[in-house]
Amino acid sequence: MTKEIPNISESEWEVMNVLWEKAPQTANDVISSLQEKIDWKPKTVRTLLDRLVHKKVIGVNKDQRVYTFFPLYSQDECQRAEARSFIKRIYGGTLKSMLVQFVEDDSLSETDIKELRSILNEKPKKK
Amino acid sequence: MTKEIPNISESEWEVMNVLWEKAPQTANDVISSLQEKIDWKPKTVRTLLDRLVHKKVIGVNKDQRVYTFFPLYSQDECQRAEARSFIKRIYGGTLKSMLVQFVEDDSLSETDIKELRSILNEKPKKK
DNA sequence: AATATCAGACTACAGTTGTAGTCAACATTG
DNA sequence: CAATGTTGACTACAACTGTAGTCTGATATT
Repeated sequence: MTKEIPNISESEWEVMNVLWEKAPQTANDVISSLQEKIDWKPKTVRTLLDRLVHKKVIGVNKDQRVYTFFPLYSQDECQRAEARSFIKRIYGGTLKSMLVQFVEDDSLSETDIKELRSILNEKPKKK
Repeated sequence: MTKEIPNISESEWEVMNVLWEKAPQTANDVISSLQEKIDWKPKTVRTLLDRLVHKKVIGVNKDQRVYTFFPLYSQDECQRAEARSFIKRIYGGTLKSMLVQFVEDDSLSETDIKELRSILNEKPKKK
Protein backbone atom coordinates (compact mmCIF):
# COMPACT_ATOMS: atom_id res chain seq x y z
CA MET A 1 0.00 0.00 0.00
CA THR A 2 1.40 3.32 -1.05
CA LYS A 3 1.86 5.39 2.06
CA GLU A 4 1.30 9.08 1.78
CA ILE A 5 4.56 10.89 1.49
CA PRO A 6 4.44 14.08 3.54
CA ASN A 7 5.04 17.35 1.76
CA ILE A 8 8.66 18.29 1.51
CA SER A 9 9.33 21.99 1.22
CA GLU A 10 11.86 23.56 -1.05
CA SER A 11 14.51 23.97 1.61
CA GLU A 12 13.84 20.56 2.96
CA TRP A 13 14.55 19.08 -0.44
CA GLU A 14 18.07 20.40 -0.25
CA VAL A 15 18.56 18.52 2.97
CA MET A 16 16.98 15.39 1.59
CA ASN A 17 19.23 15.50 -1.40
CA VAL A 18 22.31 15.29 0.75
CA LEU A 19 20.84 12.52 2.85
CA TRP A 20 20.03 10.51 -0.22
CA GLU A 21 23.58 10.79 -1.40
CA LYS A 22 24.79 9.16 1.75
CA ALA A 23 23.13 8.02 4.94
CA PRO A 24 23.13 7.98 7.85
CA GLN A 25 24.80 11.27 8.50
CA THR A 26 25.14 13.45 11.55
CA ALA A 27 23.73 16.95 11.56
CA ASN A 28 27.24 18.23 11.13
CA ASP A 29 27.85 16.10 8.09
CA VAL A 30 24.74 17.51 6.51
CA ILE A 31 25.64 21.02 7.52
CA SER A 32 29.05 20.72 5.90
CA SER A 33 27.69 19.33 2.68
CA LEU A 34 25.17 22.08 2.41
CA GLN A 35 27.50 24.87 3.33
CA GLU A 36 29.18 24.43 0.00
CA LYS A 37 26.11 25.20 -1.98
CA ILE A 38 23.80 27.22 0.21
CA ASP A 39 24.37 30.01 2.63
CA TRP A 40 22.58 28.76 5.70
CA LYS A 41 23.49 29.01 9.33
CA PRO A 42 24.07 25.63 10.97
CA LYS A 43 20.99 26.16 13.10
CA THR A 44 18.89 26.51 10.01
CA VAL A 45 19.92 23.12 8.77
CA ARG A 46 19.32 21.75 12.21
CA THR A 47 15.78 23.07 12.17
CA LEU A 48 15.14 21.54 8.79
CA LEU A 49 16.38 18.20 10.00
CA ASP A 50 14.16 18.41 13.05
CA ARG A 51 11.19 19.27 10.93
CA LEU A 52 11.82 16.40 8.59
CA VAL A 53 12.01 14.07 11.54
CA HIS A 54 8.80 15.47 12.86
CA LYS A 55 7.14 15.00 9.49
CA LYS A 56 8.45 11.46 9.45
CA VAL A 57 10.35 11.91 6.24
CA ILE A 58 13.64 11.01 7.85
CA GLY A 59 14.53 8.94 10.88
CA VAL A 60 16.99 9.52 13.71
CA ASN A 61 19.32 7.11 15.32
CA LYS A 62 19.87 8.17 18.91
CA ASP A 63 22.11 5.32 19.97
CA GLN A 64 25.19 7.42 19.81
CA ARG A 65 25.57 10.63 21.64
CA VAL A 66 25.53 12.46 18.36
CA TYR A 67 22.44 11.53 16.43
CA THR A 68 22.46 10.39 12.86
CA PHE A 69 19.71 10.93 10.33
CA PHE A 70 18.54 8.83 7.41
CA PRO A 71 15.74 9.00 4.83
CA LEU A 72 12.58 7.00 5.33
CA TYR A 73 11.61 7.23 1.67
CA SER A 74 13.66 6.63 -1.40
CA GLN A 75 14.57 9.52 -3.58
CA ASP A 76 12.82 7.78 -6.36
CA GLU A 77 9.44 7.59 -4.71
CA CYS A 78 9.63 11.18 -3.56
CA GLN A 79 10.55 12.36 -7.00
CA ARG A 80 7.70 10.45 -8.55
CA ALA A 81 5.24 11.88 -6.08
CA GLU A 82 6.40 15.41 -6.71
CA ALA A 83 6.49 14.94 -10.43
CA ARG A 84 3.00 13.62 -10.55
CA SER A 85 1.51 16.49 -8.63
CA PHE A 86 3.64 19.00 -10.44
CA ILE A 87 2.66 17.83 -13.88
CA LYS A 88 -0.93 17.68 -12.90
CA ARG A 89 -0.99 21.19 -11.56
CA ILE A 90 1.14 22.86 -14.17
CA TYR A 91 0.54 20.87 -17.31
CA GLY A 92 -2.88 19.47 -16.74
CA GLY A 93 -1.60 16.01 -16.12
CA THR A 94 0.42 14.93 -19.09
CA LEU A 95 4.14 14.70 -19.33
CA LYS A 96 3.65 15.08 -23.01
CA SER A 97 2.60 18.69 -22.90
CA MET A 98 5.61 19.44 -20.82
CA LEU A 99 7.94 17.76 -23.21
CA VAL A 100 6.31 19.52 -26.13
CA GLN A 101 7.08 22.80 -24.49
CA PHE A 102 10.67 21.91 -23.92
CA VAL A 103 11.08 20.76 -27.46
CA GLU A 104 9.44 23.76 -29.03
CA ASP A 105 11.55 25.97 -26.92
CA ASP A 106 15.22 26.17 -27.48
CA SER A 107 15.82 24.70 -24.09
CA LEU A 108 16.81 21.43 -25.68
CA SER A 109 19.85 21.11 -27.88
CA GLU A 110 20.17 18.62 -30.69
CA THR A 111 22.25 16.49 -28.39
CA ASP A 112 19.66 16.58 -25.66
CA ILE A 113 17.06 15.48 -28.11
CA LYS A 114 19.18 12.64 -29.30
CA GLU A 115 19.67 11.51 -25.75
CA LEU A 116 16.02 11.65 -24.99
CA ARG A 117 15.27 9.72 -28.10
CA SER A 118 17.60 6.96 -27.14
CA ILE A 119 16.15 6.83 -23.67
CA LEU A 120 12.77 6.28 -25.20
CA ASN A 121 14.14 3.54 -27.38
CA GLU A 122 15.71 1.69 -24.54
CA LYS A 123 12.37 1.20 -22.93
CA PRO A 124 12.35 -2.55 -22.34
CA LYS A 125 9.34 -4.78 -22.79
CA LYS A 126 6.62 -4.27 -20.24
CA LYS A 127 6.78 -6.06 -16.94
CA MET B 1 14.29 41.77 -20.17
CA THR B 2 12.78 38.80 -18.47
CA LYS B 3 10.87 40.11 -15.52
CA GLU B 4 10.74 37.98 -12.43
CA ILE B 5 7.54 36.06 -12.29
CA PRO B 6 6.19 36.08 -8.73
CA ASN B 7 5.63 32.77 -7.02
CA ILE B 8 2.28 31.25 -7.74
CA SER B 9 1.00 28.90 -5.08
CA GLU B 10 -0.75 25.65 -5.73
CA SER B 11 -4.24 27.02 -5.23
CA GLU B 12 -3.42 30.10 -7.19
CA TRP B 13 -2.46 27.94 -10.15
CA GLU B 14 -5.98 26.63 -10.31
CA VAL B 15 -7.24 30.15 -10.65
CA MET B 16 -4.63 31.02 -13.21
CA ASN B 17 -5.56 28.02 -15.25
CA VAL B 18 -9.09 29.23 -15.66
CA LEU B 19 -7.97 32.73 -16.47
CA TRP B 20 -5.65 31.45 -19.14
CA GLU B 21 -8.46 29.59 -20.75
CA LYS B 22 -10.39 32.76 -21.20
CA ALA B 23 -9.86 36.35 -20.14
CA PRO B 24 -10.95 38.74 -18.93
CA GLN B 25 -13.41 37.16 -16.57
CA THR B 26 -15.32 38.44 -13.59
CA ALA B 27 -14.82 36.89 -10.19
CA ASN B 28 -18.10 35.10 -10.64
CA ASP B 29 -17.03 33.59 -13.92
CA VAL B 30 -13.94 32.24 -12.28
CA ILE B 31 -15.87 31.00 -9.30
CA SER B 32 -18.28 29.10 -11.53
CA SER B 33 -15.55 27.48 -13.54
CA LEU B 34 -13.75 26.36 -10.45
CA GLN B 35 -16.79 25.12 -8.63
CA GLU B 36 -16.95 22.26 -11.07
CA LYS B 37 -13.59 20.90 -10.15
CA ILE B 38 -12.77 22.14 -6.67
CA ASP B 39 -14.80 22.51 -3.55
CA TRP B 40 -14.08 26.07 -2.57
CA LYS B 41 -16.33 28.70 -1.16
CA PRO B 42 -16.74 31.72 -3.43
CA LYS B 43 -14.88 33.84 -0.92
CA THR B 44 -11.91 31.61 -1.18
CA VAL B 45 -11.65 32.15 -4.89
CA ARG B 46 -12.09 35.84 -4.29
CA THR B 47 -9.18 35.86 -1.90
CA LEU B 48 -7.01 34.04 -4.38
CA LEU B 49 -7.88 36.54 -7.07
CA ASP B 50 -7.06 39.41 -4.73
CA ARG B 51 -3.75 37.87 -3.84
CA LEU B 52 -2.85 37.34 -7.44
CA VAL B 53 -3.63 40.96 -8.15
CA HIS B 54 -1.54 42.00 -5.22
CA LYS B 55 1.33 39.85 -6.43
CA LYS B 56 0.90 41.40 -9.86
CA VAL B 57 0.32 38.12 -11.58
CA ILE B 58 -3.04 39.22 -12.87
CA GLY B 59 -4.55 42.60 -13.58
CA VAL B 60 -7.97 44.07 -12.83
CA ASN B 61 -10.15 46.15 -14.98
CA LYS B 62 -12.24 48.43 -12.78
CA ASP B 63 -14.04 50.31 -15.49
CA GLN B 64 -17.22 48.42 -14.95
CA ARG B 65 -18.90 48.14 -11.64
CA VAL B 66 -18.03 44.47 -11.58
CA TYR B 67 -14.32 44.04 -12.03
CA THR B 68 -12.76 41.71 -14.52
CA PHE B 69 -9.45 39.95 -14.14
CA PHE B 70 -6.84 38.92 -16.68
CA PRO B 71 -3.38 37.34 -16.60
CA LEU B 72 -0.29 39.48 -16.84
CA TYR B 73 1.90 36.59 -17.87
CA SER B 74 1.35 33.94 -20.46
CA GLN B 75 0.73 30.42 -19.35
CA ASP B 76 3.74 29.44 -21.31
CA GLU B 77 6.20 31.63 -19.47
CA CYS B 78 4.80 30.64 -16.12
CA GLN B 79 5.02 27.00 -16.96
CA ARG B 80 8.57 27.34 -18.12
CA ALA B 81 9.57 29.16 -14.97
CA GLU B 82 7.96 26.54 -12.77
CA ALA B 83 9.39 23.71 -14.76
CA ARG B 84 12.87 25.07 -14.57
CA SER B 85 12.86 25.48 -10.83
CA PHE B 86 11.08 22.20 -10.32
CA ILE B 87 13.51 20.20 -12.38
CA LYS B 88 16.40 21.86 -10.71
CA ARG B 89 15.17 21.15 -7.22
CA ILE B 90 13.89 17.66 -7.76
CA TYR B 91 16.03 16.25 -10.52
CA GLY B 92 19.22 18.17 -10.15
CA GLY B 93 18.57 20.22 -13.22
CA THR B 94 18.10 17.91 -16.15
CA LEU B 95 14.88 17.04 -17.84
CA LYS B 96 16.61 13.90 -18.93
CA SER B 97 16.74 12.34 -15.49
CA MET B 98 13.09 13.03 -15.11
CA LEU B 99 12.23 11.42 -18.38
CA VAL B 100 14.40 8.45 -17.57
CA GLN B 101 12.40 7.92 -14.44
CA PHE B 102 9.12 8.08 -16.27
CA VAL B 103 10.30 5.69 -18.88
CA GLU B 104 11.72 3.17 -16.46
CA ASP B 105 8.57 3.32 -14.52
CA ASP B 106 5.41 1.99 -15.97
CA SER B 107 3.93 5.43 -15.93
CA LEU B 108 4.28 5.60 -19.68
CA SER B 109 2.40 3.31 -21.98
CA GLU B 110 3.68 2.18 -25.33
CA THR B 111 1.42 4.74 -26.91
CA ASP B 112 2.75 7.50 -24.73
CA ILE B 113 6.24 6.59 -25.72
CA LYS B 114 5.38 6.61 -29.36
CA GLU B 115 3.88 10.03 -29.00
CA LEU B 116 6.86 11.36 -27.21
CA ARG B 117 9.11 9.93 -29.86
CA SER B 118 7.24 11.65 -32.59
CA ILE B 119 7.29 14.90 -30.70
CA LEU B 120 11.02 14.66 -30.56
CA ASN B 121 11.18 13.93 -34.25
CA GLU B 122 9.05 16.85 -35.20
CA LYS B 123 11.54 19.23 -33.74
CA PRO B 124 12.00 21.56 -36.68
CA LYS B 125 15.19 23.34 -37.60
CA LYS B 126 16.18 26.10 -35.25
CA LYS B 127 14.29 29.37 -35.20
C1' DA C 1 37.51 20.42 39.40
C1' DA C 2 36.38 24.88 36.72
C1' DT C 3 35.49 26.22 32.32
C1' DA C 4 34.76 26.55 27.52
C1' DT C 5 32.30 23.91 23.92
C1' DC C 6 28.87 21.49 21.52
C1' DA C 7 24.72 18.88 20.49
C1' DG C 8 20.06 18.65 21.18
C1' DA C 9 15.58 20.83 22.88
C1' DC C 10 12.88 24.50 22.67
C1' DT C 11 11.58 29.22 21.18
C1' DA C 12 11.08 33.16 17.76
C1' DC C 13 9.10 35.60 14.37
C1' DA C 14 7.55 37.33 10.00
C1' DG C 15 5.81 35.93 5.39
C1' DT C 16 2.98 32.64 2.66
C1' DT C 17 -0.83 29.68 2.04
C1' DG C 18 -5.33 27.51 2.59
C1' DT C 19 -9.60 28.59 3.66
C1' DA C 20 -12.83 31.49 4.71
C1' DG C 21 -15.81 35.42 7.37
C1' DT C 22 -17.53 40.41 8.31
C1' DC C 23 -18.67 44.97 6.91
C1' DA C 24 -19.97 48.71 4.07
C1' DA C 25 -21.51 50.76 -0.30
C1' DC C 26 -24.08 50.51 -4.22
C1' DA C 27 -27.75 48.29 -6.95
C1' DT C 28 -32.06 45.97 -7.52
C1' DT C 29 -36.83 45.07 -6.34
C1' DG C 30 -41.23 45.38 -4.42
C1' DC D 1 -38.10 54.71 -0.68
C1' DA D 2 -37.13 50.58 2.28
C1' DA D 3 -35.54 45.99 2.38
C1' DT D 4 -32.42 42.97 0.35
C1' DG D 5 -28.76 41.21 -2.36
C1' DT D 6 -24.29 41.67 -4.67
C1' DT D 7 -19.48 43.32 -4.82
C1' DG D 8 -15.48 44.68 -3.31
C1' DA D 9 -12.50 45.84 0.92
C1' DC D 10 -10.74 44.31 4.85
C1' DT D 11 -10.05 40.89 8.57
C1' DA D 12 -9.16 36.10 10.56
C1' DC D 13 -6.53 32.53 11.80
C1' DA D 14 -3.90 28.35 12.00
C1' DA D 15 -0.31 25.59 9.53
C1' DC D 16 3.73 25.67 7.00
C1' DT D 17 8.19 27.97 5.64
C1' DG D 18 12.47 30.39 5.81
C1' DT D 19 15.68 31.58 8.75
C1' DA D 20 17.53 31.62 12.82
C1' DG D 21 18.42 32.36 18.30
C1' DT D 22 18.53 30.85 23.45
C1' DC D 23 18.92 27.57 27.10
C1' DT D 24 20.65 23.38 29.15
C1' DG D 25 23.12 19.50 30.12
C1' DA D 26 26.95 16.55 28.73
C1' DT D 27 32.01 16.79 27.02
C1' DA D 28 36.46 18.04 26.27
C1' DT D 29 40.17 21.06 28.01
C1' DT D 30 43.27 23.18 31.23
